[in-house]
Amino acid sequence: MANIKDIAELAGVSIATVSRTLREPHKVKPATSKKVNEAIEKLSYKTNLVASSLRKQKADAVIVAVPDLHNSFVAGLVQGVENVARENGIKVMLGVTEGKQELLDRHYEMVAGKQADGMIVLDVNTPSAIINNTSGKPLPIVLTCEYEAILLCPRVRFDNIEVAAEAVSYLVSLDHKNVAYISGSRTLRMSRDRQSGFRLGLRRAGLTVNENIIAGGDYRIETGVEATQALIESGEKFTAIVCESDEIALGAIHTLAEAGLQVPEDISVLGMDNIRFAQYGNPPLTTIALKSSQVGEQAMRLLLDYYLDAEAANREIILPHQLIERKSTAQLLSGK
Amino acid sequence: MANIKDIAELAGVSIATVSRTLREPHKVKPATSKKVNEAIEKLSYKTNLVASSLRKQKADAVIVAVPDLHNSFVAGLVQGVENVARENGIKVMLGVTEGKQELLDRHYEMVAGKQADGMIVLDVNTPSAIINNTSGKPLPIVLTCEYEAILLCPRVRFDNIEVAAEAVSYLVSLDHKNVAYISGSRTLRMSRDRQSGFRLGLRRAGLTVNENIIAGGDYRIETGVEATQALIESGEKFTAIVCESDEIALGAIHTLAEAGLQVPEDISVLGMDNIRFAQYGNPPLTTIALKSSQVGEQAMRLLLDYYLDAEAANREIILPHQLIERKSTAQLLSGK
DNA sequence: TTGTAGGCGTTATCAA
DNA sequence: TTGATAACGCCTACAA
Repeated sequence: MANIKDIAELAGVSIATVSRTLREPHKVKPATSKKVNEAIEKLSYKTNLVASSLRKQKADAVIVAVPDLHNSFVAGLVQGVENVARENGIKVMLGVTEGKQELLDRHYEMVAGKQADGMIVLDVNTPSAIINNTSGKPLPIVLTCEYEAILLCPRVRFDNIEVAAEAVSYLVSLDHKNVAYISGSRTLRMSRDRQSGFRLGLRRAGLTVNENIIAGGDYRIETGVEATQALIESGEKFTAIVCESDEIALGAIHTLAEAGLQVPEDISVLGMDNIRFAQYGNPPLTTIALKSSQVGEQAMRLLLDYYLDAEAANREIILPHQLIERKSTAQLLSGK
Repeated sequence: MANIKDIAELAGVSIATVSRTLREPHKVKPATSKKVNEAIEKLSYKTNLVASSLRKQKADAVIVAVPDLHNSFVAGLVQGVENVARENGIKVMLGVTEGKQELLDRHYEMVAGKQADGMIVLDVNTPSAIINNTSGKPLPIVLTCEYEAILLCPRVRFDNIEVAAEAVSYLVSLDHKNVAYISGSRTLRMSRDRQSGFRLGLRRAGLTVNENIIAGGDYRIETGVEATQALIESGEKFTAIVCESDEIALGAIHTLAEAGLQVPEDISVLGMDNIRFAQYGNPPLTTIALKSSQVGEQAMRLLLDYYLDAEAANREIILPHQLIERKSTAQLLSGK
C-alpha cells in the first residue's frame, strides 16, 4: 500500500504538501496540487486512517452498545445512529452486550482506548465508567431509553409515563374499564415509568387501580405469549390489554386466539413501538409509535454536540410518541 | 489518559517491560510484572488501540456491509458476525450501503485505509475492489448469499436451487399442482437460482412448468402484499404459493385473508428464512429455515482463516437449510 | 530478564 | 507557498 511518502516522492514534493493537498487544498498552489493528485490517483493512495487517528487523537468513530439485534426496536436505533454518523463522516462500531455489565464496560474501553470517540448505549445496564465518574465532567456517552439515577450524562428517551397513560385513556374512551397490563421488566426504569403511567391513566379516568399487571422478563413475543397465558389462567376479568411492546402484543393476540378469544371483539390489545409488522398483524395492531431510529439519530447528534461542547450536550431529549389506531382495539360492547 | 510511558515511570521500569508485561507476561519476572500491574491499576491504564494498530499494522476490526438493518435476516447475519468476532477479540464496524455501489465501495476504503482488516458483504452489489482486482491475490472480503460472477473471493451461501426445489417438492407431496411463486428480485443471483430451483422442483414432479412467477423488488412484507394482489388479479389458478422470504409470505397471507381466502384451507403458503415471527403468524408459517446468523458466523470464520492463509480461505461454504412444517400449508382437498 | 531505540503513517508547527 | 521535523503511543528487534 502506497503511503504519503510514496506520493511525495512521485510528485516531487514534501509529505507536508501532500497532507496539505488533502486536508487544506486552499493552502496549496493549483499546479502543485495537480501533481499531487495525479500521484495519488496513480498509486491509488488512501489515507491510513489509523495513523491519522493517532496523530489527531480522534477516531471519527463511535460505538453503539445494545443487548442484541434481534429486536427491531434495537435495529432501528442502530440504523438511526448510522444514518447521522455517516452524514458526518463518522464510523459506527457495534457493541453487543447480551445485557451483561462486563461486556458493556469492555466496549467502553474502546472509548478509553481512543479507538472510538464516544458511545451510545441502549441497555439495561449503565457503564461503570459513568457510575464511577468523579471527574465532574460528563463522559462521551449518551444513554437512551434507560436512565436510572444518572447524574451527569446526556440522554434521549420517550415520556414513558405519558405513553402508558395515553394508552389507557384511549382504551377508556372505548368504554373499557378492566384493563390489564403486560410489562417487559420489573426493574427497568422505562418499564417502571410506564407502569406508573398505566396507574396514572386509570386514576385520571376515575377508575380503581387494580393491580392487573403482569411483568415479563423482556419485550419479546414469547413474553407476550406466556404473560397472556398467565393472565387468562389468573381468572381476572379484563376486556383490554396494554402491552409494553408490539412483540408482546402480537404474542398476546396469538395466545388469545388459541384460547378462543377474538381480538378486538372479545379483547382489545394495544402495543407500543409500531414495528414494521404491527400493521400486518391479524388484526392490524393499534399501537403507540415510538420511533427508535429517531432515538438513534438524536443520540448521535448529542454526541456530536458533545464533541463541540461537552457541557452544552449534557442534557435530556424527550422524543414525541403517537397513537396509531388500527384494528386490534374496539369499542366495548355493552353488557361485558 | 495515562500512557505506557506513565506506567513505566511509576513502576520504575522501561516501556518495553510494560509492553511485555501486557503482551508476553511469561517473559517478565513475576516481581516486575507485579509492580507494573499495580501501576496499571493505579492509573487505570488502557492500551491505546489506535497506536497499537498502527504499530502492528493490524486493526483487529472488520466491517460488515449490509443494505440496512430493518430486515431480520440481515440483523441475524450481523449478530452472527459479531458473535464470532467477539470470541476472537475483533471489533465489528457497521457499514450500511442502502444498496448503493458507492457506499459499499466507500466502506471498503476503511479496509484499504487499514482501519479494518477485512469486510463481510451482504448486498446486491459487489465491491469494485474485487471486480478490479488484478493482483491475482484474493482480497480480505467475504461475500455472503450473493455471488455473481466472482472469480477470486471466499463466500458463504445457501444452496438456493435446492431450497426452492424442496419447497416445491413439499407442496407437491401435499397434492398441489398449481404452485405460484413470489420472488424478491429478478436480478439477484440468489433469486435467480431459487427460480431455477422452483422450475426444477416442478419438473422433478413431472408437472408442466408454467411461468406463474411474480418478481417483487425486495424481500419485505409490502412486496408480499403487492405481489399477492397482482397474483389474484391475474386470474391464474393456484392453490399454493412459494415465497422467497417469510416477510413476503406474511404479506401474502395478509392479502389472501383480505381477499377472503383462507390459509391453508384455500391456499397453502410457504416462506423462507424462518424469522422469529414466522411461528407466530396466523397461521404459523411453514418455511425453509435459513439461519442467517450461521452465515455471519461462517463468514467471520472465513475471514479469520484468510488472515492466517489467504489462499486456503479462498473457498465457498454452502450452509444447510431445513423445512419447518407449520400450519400455513395443508393437503390439497380433492376437487380443487 | 530488562533496556535502548527505531519506526508504523499522519498531522501540524515553525521556519524558510 | 512549501519543507523539515517533532510528536501521537505502541511494539519489537537487538543489545546489554
